[in-house]
Amino acid sequence: MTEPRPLKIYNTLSGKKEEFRPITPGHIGMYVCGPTVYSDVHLGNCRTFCSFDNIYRYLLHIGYKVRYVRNITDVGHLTDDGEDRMTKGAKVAQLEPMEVAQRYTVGFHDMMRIFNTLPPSIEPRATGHIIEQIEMVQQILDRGLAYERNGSIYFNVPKFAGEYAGVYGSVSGRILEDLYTETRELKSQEEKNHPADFAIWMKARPQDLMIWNSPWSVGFPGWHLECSAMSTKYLGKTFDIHGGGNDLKFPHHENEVAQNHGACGCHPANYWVHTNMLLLNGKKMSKSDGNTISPTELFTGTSEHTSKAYSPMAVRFFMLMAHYRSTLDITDDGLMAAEKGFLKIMETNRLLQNLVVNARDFDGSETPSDRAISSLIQEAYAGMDDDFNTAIAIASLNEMGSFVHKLSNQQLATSEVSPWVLDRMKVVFSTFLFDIFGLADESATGSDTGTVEGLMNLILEIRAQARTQKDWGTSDKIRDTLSAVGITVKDGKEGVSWAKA
RNA sequence: GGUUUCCUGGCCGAGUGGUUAGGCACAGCUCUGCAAAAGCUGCUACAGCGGUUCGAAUCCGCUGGAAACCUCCA
Repeated sequence: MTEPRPLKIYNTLSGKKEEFRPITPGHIGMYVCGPTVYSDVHLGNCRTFCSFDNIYRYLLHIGYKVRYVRNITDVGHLTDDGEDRMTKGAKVAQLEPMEVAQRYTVGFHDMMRIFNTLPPSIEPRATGHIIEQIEMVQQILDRGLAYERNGSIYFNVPKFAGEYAGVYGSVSGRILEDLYTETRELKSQEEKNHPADFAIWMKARPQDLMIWNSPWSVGFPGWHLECSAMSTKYLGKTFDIHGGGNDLKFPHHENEVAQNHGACGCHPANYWVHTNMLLLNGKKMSKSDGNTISPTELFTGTSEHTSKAYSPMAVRFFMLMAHYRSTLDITDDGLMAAEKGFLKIMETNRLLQNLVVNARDFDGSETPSDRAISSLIQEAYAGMDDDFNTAIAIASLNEMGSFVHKLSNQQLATSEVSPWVLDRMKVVFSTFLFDIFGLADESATGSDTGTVEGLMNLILEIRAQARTQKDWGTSDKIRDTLSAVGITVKDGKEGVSWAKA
């Protein structure tokens, strides 16, 4: 990388888009809050991780060396009733908590692979970093920002807010004074001095299964602490980007910032990036109230919310059509439109990669089409540079697609596009589709591709013969039968091609 | 109750002061044996009311509607 690209990122801390400046030129440290592995990963998680996958891929593409850390939460994340999620899952399935963690970690990885996301550079587990968490609790205690109550350690939020003016609330916009009146129905919070205080170490209760020794009690770390400890361990006290879902802003991220400050006196991340929620029926997807659809249901078409099955890449394309900071409502119509758009843009890419122009046709001057295509390429990059706007980039590719089809149909003379512009467009198109958007050509998957290819060639050859003999009955029967099994026959000037519908 | 966000054409969804986003659907045309595919053309909207401005979907205010967070959730 020679020149750093002018990249703008929306920073939750400032509430606006900022010019991105890495701490170390050419390098980026990025931490994203991963899943709690107590049940099957849900679609909302998938959107968040697909969004950060696109951010990760784009940063890599423009030349950064990125260390991408995404944790696995396997302890300390309590339910409403104060029960550890892992323990609860273990009781339900009659398993060891770590069996539960393993089962759903594997499931999560499988799903991430299905969505074609790149694995993070490091994927630390909370249970693998108990020592680091205990050390951080000690650091916070040493700085006088936490207190012990019956073997549990609580972070002293009012004291912290007093010592570091303007820090508490910088992520969520929450005002400490309001938390007195806002917090309703305190549950087992009688040990706390202030309702905003939170546990960084919890003494085990008889029902707790995942417990460790510590200087204060046998217990387990507070949920927020793992991210503070692990981000510090792998990315340093202050790193570039911290991400997660919108709903983690408060209390999780707010408390994370407080803990890091409490431990080291510095801010953990320069840029906080939050993705927005996936909606179903206009409301946030939520397992607890049944307003949800699982990735698997989406892929198999077994949900009452959709009329048919949608492929993983069609779903990913659907997500790409919206900006990561906007809510995205899952609807059957929206998915259908995305699926068609996805199939079309993949087909456009196939046509583009096969286009050939003869260099001898050119005198080296720039044609109007050259200029238009070059400016569309610029727009695609400008979109990504402006807070990773994939919707803008897709719009630009679609407009390039119009040139591709015209060239392919010979509705635009090949002499109208210079070879070097065509080559550039080929590279840009496939780079965006595969390297940046993380899409994959699903029609090309499968080990029987060669067989299908051979069969199709035979069938279409027979049809071509029938057509030259004006045997429309045979010709149409082939076309209609193929159509019935989901294969579209495309008659073009150059010959016949086909695609799975 | 507190805090915050959003309301864009038939549908999805970009866009934050002046220029056609894009996709899907639909209509017409071209191509075709007929279709499909593809191309071209058309459909040009910004919840309502008021204000600021030469000019607002974009800024401000009010009204209406929806959602999120405050409590586990990406």
